[in-house]
Amino acid sequence: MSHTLGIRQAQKQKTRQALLDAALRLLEEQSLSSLGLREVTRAVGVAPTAFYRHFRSTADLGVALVEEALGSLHAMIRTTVSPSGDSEERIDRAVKLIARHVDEHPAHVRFIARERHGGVQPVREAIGDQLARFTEEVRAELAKDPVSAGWSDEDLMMLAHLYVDQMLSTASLFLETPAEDGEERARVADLARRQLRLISLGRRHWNAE
Amino acid sequence: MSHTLGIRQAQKQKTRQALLDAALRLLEEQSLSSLGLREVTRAVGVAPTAFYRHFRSTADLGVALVEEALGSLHAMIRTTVSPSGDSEERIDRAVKLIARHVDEHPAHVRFIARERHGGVQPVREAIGDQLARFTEEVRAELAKDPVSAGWSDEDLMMLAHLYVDQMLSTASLFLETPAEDGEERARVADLARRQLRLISLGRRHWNAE
DNA sequence: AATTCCGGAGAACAGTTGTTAACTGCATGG
DNA sequence: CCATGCAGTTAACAACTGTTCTCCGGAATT
Repeated sequence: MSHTLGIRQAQKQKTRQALLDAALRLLEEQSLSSLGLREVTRAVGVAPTAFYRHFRSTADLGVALVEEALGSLHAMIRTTVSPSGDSEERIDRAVKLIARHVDEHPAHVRFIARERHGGVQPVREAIGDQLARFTEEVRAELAKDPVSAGWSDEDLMMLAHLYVDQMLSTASLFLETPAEDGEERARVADLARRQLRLISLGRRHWNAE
Repeated sequence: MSHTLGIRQAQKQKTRQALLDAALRLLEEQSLSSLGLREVTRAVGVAPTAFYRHFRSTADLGVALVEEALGSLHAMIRTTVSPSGDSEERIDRAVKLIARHVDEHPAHVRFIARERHGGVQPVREAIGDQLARFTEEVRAELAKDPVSAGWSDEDLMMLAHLYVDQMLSTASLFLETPAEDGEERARVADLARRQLRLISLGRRHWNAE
């Protein structure tokens, strides 16, 4: 069904992507609420008015960036939490996956961390929606896991929330640690593993007393 | 030693505080990196140039706001984590304390959550420093607690980090929930208590196997 | 081949920004 | 009581902002 879209729409999507890329780049050293439309178009090398052909405002562009940054992450999340293998190696796999993702998409991760509580309401809401979807997906995976089988929905959501928070916190820590400083990175990974281990421990004893 | 400071310095501190208050107010609907100096002085009713008598830039003002928002919080943190009373009532006390603090200083909490990963480096660093101090203080308290007595320093820091993250996450959730919606607030409090309970459970079994 | 559509350019708008300089009036210290 | 210090003012600057309207050229449609 992918009808090789005409050279017209192709060009449009190309400049649209250029705008998104330039914005993401500029957002590494400022927040969305201070990002100017002219600033973005200037970086792309296009007239200011061209911006309006793609986005109503910078807030609108921000929402599009949320999709780009989080939209494709669902599959990865699910495979991370899915119960396969020993607990210890699952933890190790999860931490490595987070580190890899941060290294491959640092600007995206920074954008989400920054705008999650940022000054632009529609963007905050878009991020909140996506994170809620993540949490729900983690909850669904946890329900399958024998360790947390038969838990109440409140308990499952509590645990899912804890895992998502942990993931974001760890990603943010990796982001703040330059990739060259292998020693510090190792310390962050170690911290994350210990925390996941403690949560996993609390999980196993949750209904045992 | 508090030599009732002259009517001159008193006036200065008064407008300085007015600038801080106005800025905090404006920052409820935007982030620091988009806060203009003229915007602040206009809100106070003072000439733009007067700003320079107090701060070098808005980033400088932001750092001052960090002190105001977090500087006085250390004592509270310590008493919250300190081991006194049953585990369950300690958890309840901590959650109530967070809720109360958010209700009394919502703008401060919002500011910290927003600028922790915000676009202004000096402010990010100031917040990071304060949070590191908090984490260290929590670690020191945990070392006294019989439940985590004899733990390694890495383990203690791991747990302290977990508690501080938890505290911030809960505060942010309270902030997003309007104070009138008692039902939703109760759900947030319930979630926070369950999470603390699970962490506490993992804590008790940490070195038991 | 003729016509419509539309992404982008260009120019102009009123309003905003940070920063500079030189000033005024009043509390302060000698 | 007089001279100094200094918080705050006024005026002006070049640079920047979002938004509107008009136009152009080439792809898409008929």
